[in-house]
Amino acid sequence: MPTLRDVARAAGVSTTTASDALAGRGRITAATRERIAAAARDLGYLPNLAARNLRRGRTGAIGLRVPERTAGLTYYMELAIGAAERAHAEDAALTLLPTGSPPRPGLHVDGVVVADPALGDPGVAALAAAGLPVVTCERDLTPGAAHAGTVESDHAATAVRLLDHLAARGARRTAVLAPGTETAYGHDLRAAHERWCAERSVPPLVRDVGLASDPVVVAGAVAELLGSAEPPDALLVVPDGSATPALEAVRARGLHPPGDLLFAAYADGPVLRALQVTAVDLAAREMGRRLAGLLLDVLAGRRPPGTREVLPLQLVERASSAR
Amino acid sequence: MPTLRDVARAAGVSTTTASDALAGRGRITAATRERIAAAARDLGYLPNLAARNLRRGRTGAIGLRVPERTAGLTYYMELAIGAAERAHAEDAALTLLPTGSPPRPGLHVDGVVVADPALGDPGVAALAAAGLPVVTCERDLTPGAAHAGTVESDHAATAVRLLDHLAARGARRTAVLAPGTETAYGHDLRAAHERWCAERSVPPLVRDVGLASDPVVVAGAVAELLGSAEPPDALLVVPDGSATPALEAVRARGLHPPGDLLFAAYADGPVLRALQVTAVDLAAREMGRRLAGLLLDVLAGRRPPGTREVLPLQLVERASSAR
DNA sequence: AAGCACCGCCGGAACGATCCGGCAAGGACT
DNA sequence: AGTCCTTGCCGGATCGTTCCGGCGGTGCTT
Repeated sequence: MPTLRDVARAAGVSTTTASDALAGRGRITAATRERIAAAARDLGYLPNLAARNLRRGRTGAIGLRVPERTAGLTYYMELAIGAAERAHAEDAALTLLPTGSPPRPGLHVDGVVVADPALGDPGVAALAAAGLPVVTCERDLTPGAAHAGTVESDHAATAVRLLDHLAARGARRTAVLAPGTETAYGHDLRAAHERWCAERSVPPLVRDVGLASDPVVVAGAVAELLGSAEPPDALLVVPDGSATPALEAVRARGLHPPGDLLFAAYADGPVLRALQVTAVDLAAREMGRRLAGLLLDVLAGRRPPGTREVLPLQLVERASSAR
Repeated sequence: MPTLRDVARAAGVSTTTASDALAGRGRITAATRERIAAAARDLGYLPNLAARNLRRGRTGAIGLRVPERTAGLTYYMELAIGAAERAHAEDAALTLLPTGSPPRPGLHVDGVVVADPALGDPGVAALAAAGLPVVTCERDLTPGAAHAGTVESDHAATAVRLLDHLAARGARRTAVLAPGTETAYGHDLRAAHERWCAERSVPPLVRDVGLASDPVVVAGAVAELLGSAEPPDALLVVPDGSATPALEAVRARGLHPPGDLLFAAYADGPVLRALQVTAVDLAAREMGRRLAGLLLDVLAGRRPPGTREVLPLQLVERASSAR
């Protein structure tokens, strides 16, 4: 493995100059810079990250913390892959943090990406208290929580677009199965829905089924809604993985979307694609890329702490809400 | 942050002795060893991994490569979490490798865990050619591939148990929707199924639907099977994510498991739990833990290269095959 | 012509752990 | 008493990078 000294020797300069040239620092003539770059290329030089990190006093890794209960969701896997991609582009490693339980004190990371922080999660507070820059996927609703950055999905606008879509297809009474408000995801969705209803003077029809949806609870909520005196003519099922049990429950009553009932879900995925259910593309990979990018930028001082970013989402219209 | 020198000073020994004591090396009296351990504890000493890795000539990270097409599967996320857990226990980081495309030459990892290597995957060969120890999840079927280790799920025995289970519930003619044979997963399952059928002098009824199952293909295969002259009385749908479209297709023909047809899937998950479908617990987290453990052991010379390990699987019987 | 600023480059000391080789003290043995 | 081995510990070089502080040289000002 060639080292920086080898590159410097090959280019006829000192290690300092080679280091500066490759990093774009210092004052160096274009010619010298080019000679060094060529030497590095020829030798196949790759910086030793351990040495760099030691010198810089960094670990060279960023952590990713996903909520334990829902860790298995495809969304987080895609998010993780995106974050890893972005981190690699800057020679940083992405470390999956053992979620659950407060993180051990000597965490070897320079900063942490926290996916969907729950309201008052002590683990997140511990990370921040340890002086680690924290970037969250969706806002941290915990009072007083001020993190290094946040990337939020545009749930409010998307929820409105989805409700509009259903209304345009003839829905007069849309029921929403939503996660709780302990997470910004659920909070924003509900708020948007309530505002939408208020603007139209329609009473909001919502059922709380939790973020990590229990299929039995979902099925129960659907059955209760459809069996009520004024049953809804459209169903929006938000929590990931709850579309299947909801659809089951709908069919169990002999109803078939989209004819008998408009049906839509939220977090898109292979299952919804297969079931031909209208949903929202949450752009998980892009979210991961942006999260890692934001954290890395804050760490490098390229962006100020406290930066917020909004990720637009895309509505995917399918047969379940086509009329 | 206290360093090793601080610990040594506090214990009244040299850094060498402190290092040796904490690592369990060298010749040191129990009393001294204890004094050093106490000092480290009191100061809250944590080794600087960058320094250690630099000195040892390691990167301190192991890579995880998941198949691009199926990267989103819950199975791999759980596997990744398990591997991360295990890696962290030894102060190693788990790095998600940008999958797809041949890995770039200067990969900063000491070894790689490859999940479900496809037959003849050039990326895997490239990793091995780069001199990186490779541990695979399921065998690499590529001819001549000899890796540092393998953890394989006991698909053969589990398939037999599943077929026996269906037969015991009255199935006389079980159809299997299986992934292709480019992966050990599909290969072993099919082989076990064929052997099982041969032993009972029953013609094997198999349809290839691919590993990353296209729902349309799955639905088509089910429709074709059920519409044939001799339709099956039990259905075993193997690829992850294909149970939903298969069940759709079954219901579309007016059939309802388990009464009209026994139904079972393979890779268990929230969806199958919700649908009450019999399946197999693939123990993804444990698989991840074992993979990382094996790689770390081989790297540390605790286990010889070429070690194989078998992970037992558990059948989860549910309503879809209860009679 | 002296003074000054700036340019282009370099020396060398860190960063913190590891580990090779060595060295004194004490015991065993001839 | 001399030789030799073992035990328990330590000195200091080393890994490869970064970055602070310097240093001669050139051109501009006064």
